[in-house]
Amino acid sequence: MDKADIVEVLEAIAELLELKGENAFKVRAYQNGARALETLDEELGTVIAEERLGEVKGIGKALVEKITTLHETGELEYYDKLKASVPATMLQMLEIPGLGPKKIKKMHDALGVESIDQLAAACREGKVAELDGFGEKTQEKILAGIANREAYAARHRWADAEAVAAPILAGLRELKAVEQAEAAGSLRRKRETVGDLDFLVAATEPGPIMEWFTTQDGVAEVTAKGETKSSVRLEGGMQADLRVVPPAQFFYALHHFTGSKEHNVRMRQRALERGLSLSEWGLFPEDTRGAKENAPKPSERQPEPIEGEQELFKKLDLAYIPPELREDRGEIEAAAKDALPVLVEPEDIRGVFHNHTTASDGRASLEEMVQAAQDLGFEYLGIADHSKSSFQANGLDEDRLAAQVEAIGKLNASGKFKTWVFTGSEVDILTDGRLDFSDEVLKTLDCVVASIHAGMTNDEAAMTKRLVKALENEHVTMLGHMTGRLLLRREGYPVDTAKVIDAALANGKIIELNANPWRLDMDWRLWHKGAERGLLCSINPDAHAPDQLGFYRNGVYAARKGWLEPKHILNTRPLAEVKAYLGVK
DNA sequence: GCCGTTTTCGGCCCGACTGTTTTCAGTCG
Repeated sequence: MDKADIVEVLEAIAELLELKGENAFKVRAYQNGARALETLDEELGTVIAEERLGEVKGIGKALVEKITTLHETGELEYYDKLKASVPATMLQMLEIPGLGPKKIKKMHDALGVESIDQLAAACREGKVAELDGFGEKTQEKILAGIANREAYAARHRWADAEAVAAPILAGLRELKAVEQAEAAGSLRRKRETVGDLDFLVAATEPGPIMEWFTTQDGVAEVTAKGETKSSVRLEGGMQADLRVVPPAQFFYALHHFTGSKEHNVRMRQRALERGLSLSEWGLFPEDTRGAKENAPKPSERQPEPIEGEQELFKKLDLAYIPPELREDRGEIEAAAKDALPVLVEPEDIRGVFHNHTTASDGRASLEEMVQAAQDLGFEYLGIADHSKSSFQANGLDEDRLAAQVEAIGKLNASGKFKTWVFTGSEVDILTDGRLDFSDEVLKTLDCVVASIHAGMTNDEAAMTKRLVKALENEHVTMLGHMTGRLLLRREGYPVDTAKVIDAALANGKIIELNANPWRLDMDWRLWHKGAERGLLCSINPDAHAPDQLGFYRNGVYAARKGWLEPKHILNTRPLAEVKAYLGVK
């Protein structure tokens, strides 16, 4: 069993233990173990063989044994027994807001509830309200939660969440009482999908701000309203939380509510190592926590004012960590050594590849696309319409492709646009790994993007083989959307990502970071390691219309999450260098 | 279950809100 699968098993064990009411610290030990394993840089087999797994922080004697067993046999009796002891349907109950392991266990033990359907029935019969620690409101909330499960549980693509958040943030900033306002949470960290929207405001008078937030247009339901925190469900199902803090605490709170949770845990530990206690209220000497009775409440303590998050990191002897990196994937260690990457910015992008026109399934002509690229200030634009096998997308055959190449040549020669246009194709990778055009045709193109669009149901070995074979073709420039995933709609086809990256490196090929907000593929989690090994990225909008050229920004954000610097990305290079790279005169 | 020069036991990150209580447990982030 490989590392990723073992990580999943450990996380599943943690969830099951939670439901069984096990010691919370034991649960966390499994979660920590899963994280430690996930971020392990080396080949797992090697570490096990050299008996060094126990040296990894967070992996002790018991986990070494379990991980080793899983790695060697793919099975674990402990896990199987645990799984058998908890009905799978009980795990789903965790998705209902307000329900955690304790309540679920209690309902299970007292009422025999083992599934969401049974839970709904028990609520309708009024049995849940009769339990100790439960009541009418809890019962109603559970029923409402079940009814809204789809909407509540739904996550949202980052770009969609951003579109909803932007006007709310603007509205908050317009309020007189508001001194500062920011969106925090996974939105600020630029995660590919976002659950809730988190807003943070600095103000001395929270009342009017709470009032505005809970009564603004688009609020479907107010789910909580306190002095400093409110939650609403917006039309469309998105949840939004607002927290108001005193101005002196704003940047401590901003850091706290930006997360991630894992990053915060590490930051607090680092504070403790320095005799400090970190929370959303500030950074305080730890001894104020000792004498509980006389200690002032955190909300009554005055933190040292800071001008920005930079100062908070500095107090913990860390360089400033951009929000995108705050995932506890090595950023704290790097910040301690002042070895953080200088992340790519949207302004670094000088041109974009992999764009469509009306020749295949785009909505704008070649000239319209070039005009839009010029308006964005791009030095170059790469066209890559579909190839003939993608007949559903009006893919080009050899003759139409030749005509497009000729048209692009004339357009470049005419000097009509400042933006240089590269010829190309998004050529289909066929089911046997061959490409949709012959080498004779491919060699006439400046930039060949090879992608899979059909036959996505093969197994991992077959899909990986296709991708590797395509990367071995000397005329291929880059691999398009590696897994074919559509976020929140369709899982990608199974791919051995390590093998594909190895093949790209071995053959000197680029892998695309498809910047379409539905794709963001290859995933940001794979870029850090890949780039360290020398993998070159191209941030491609896969635009099918002029305004979609702007998708490149989503790609830049994903690239930042993947620790990428301008030097790791082809299309941060000036035109002359890109021409040289592609062998274009 | 993990960890450790105040170490092999007894800690493990911190606080707000809700709904249930009448001082607090559970959940959430």
